[in-house]
Amino acid sequence: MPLSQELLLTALHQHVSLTSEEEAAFLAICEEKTAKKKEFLLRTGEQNLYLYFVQNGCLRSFIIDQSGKEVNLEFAVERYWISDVAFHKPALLSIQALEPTQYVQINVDAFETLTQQHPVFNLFYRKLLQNGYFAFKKRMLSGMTQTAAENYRDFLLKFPDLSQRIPQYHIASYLGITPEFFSTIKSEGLDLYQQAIS
Amino acid sequence: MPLSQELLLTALHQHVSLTSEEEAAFLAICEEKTAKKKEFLLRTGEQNLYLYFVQNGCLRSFIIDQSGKEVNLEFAVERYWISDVAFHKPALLSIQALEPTQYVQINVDAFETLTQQHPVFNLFYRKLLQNGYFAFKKRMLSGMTQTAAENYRDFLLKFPDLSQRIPQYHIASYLGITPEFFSTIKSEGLDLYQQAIS
DNA sequence: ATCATTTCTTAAGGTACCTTATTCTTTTCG
DNA sequence: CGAAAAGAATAAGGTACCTTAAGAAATGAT
Repeated sequence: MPLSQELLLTALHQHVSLTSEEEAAFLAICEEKTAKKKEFLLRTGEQNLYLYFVQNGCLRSFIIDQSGKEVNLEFAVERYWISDVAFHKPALLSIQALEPTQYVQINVDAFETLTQQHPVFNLFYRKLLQNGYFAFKKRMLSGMTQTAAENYRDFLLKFPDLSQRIPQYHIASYLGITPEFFSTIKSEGLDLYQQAIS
Repeated sequence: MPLSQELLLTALHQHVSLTSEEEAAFLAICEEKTAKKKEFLLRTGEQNLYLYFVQNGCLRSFIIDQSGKEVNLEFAVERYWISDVAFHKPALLSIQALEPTQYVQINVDAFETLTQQHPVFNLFYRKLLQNGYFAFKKRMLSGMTQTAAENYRDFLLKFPDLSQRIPQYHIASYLGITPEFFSTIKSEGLDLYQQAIS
């Protein structure tokens, strides 16, 4: 079995236990793909038909606000799942590669069929949704009650090396601040990260 | 059939089509309850075992941040579902009645059994989760890109009469601002709501 | 290597929102 | 009804973050 599939199965087993038959059925609907840097996997308004799993590289999901600015909602690095929320509808989000990225795409209709044959995947998907939802609620709370420097510290803990891999204005956008202000809190608050990792 | 069950079935049919047998099986696991004003349905840290549906009245979910302040995440009025995200775990959120409230509680284990007998409820639950997740992503974006007055306008559109029913500091908390600042934007920006409803 | 482009930094002035405090108004409940 | 408690308004001074602008540094294409 290729290494990339090992990574995917490990991610599955974090949520549910599977028989080898179920594993095989799941792998059968997975399509391995690669994206170049800046390539789009999905654009706002397109039909959204896939769930994505990152094997290496980095994807982002973002949206364009009413003033025309891009706002990053999520980053997905190795072992992360990412997708728009609803399927078979015009997508709310765009999904784009920030690095050359290997990923797996799973067609939702194929997945739906899979759940009918192997109901355990209902549980899997539910857990995936719940985890994402949970993380979002916590981030929303953090955004409401913490300062940008504290949110950046949280970001560094969640994505330890990502700040070295992608342009900083993408991180600023994720944090909900301007690149300029992000630059100043970085120069002022290097000690915050030291606290965070100690 | 009592009126309160009609409301619940209508809410179900928004997401999935059901046979009368499935309807009956669903109603069989619903428990109708009432809560007095200020009564807690769930407190942070308790085992979370229920999904709630509001028939009338108003519930809120909130969390206490590191400085000890309550932060409102969601309101649930008539026809709204509300719950903590994960089950069988210590709850992240507290859920409390802001008015005398009639609601239905659904035990997640009973629901799990129901899904095994009637797989259509997997779809129902998934849609419920997706809708909540979707709404949250949009609210998070709004919180990042809009001013508090604009967020308040959105609130008024989503909950037209709620601002007359609950203390304003709860709305301020939901919007992520202080009651004092909420008071000033209200006195300054009455025109915003006029725009919104016109 | 070199030039063009993208990204990052710094700084000044401005705005949205916060904190604290006081007074006024409304609700609750004996 | 009247007293106590809860909620709302207003104002002054402060902070976090934004906007604009310009220059410096890093990256990428030829």
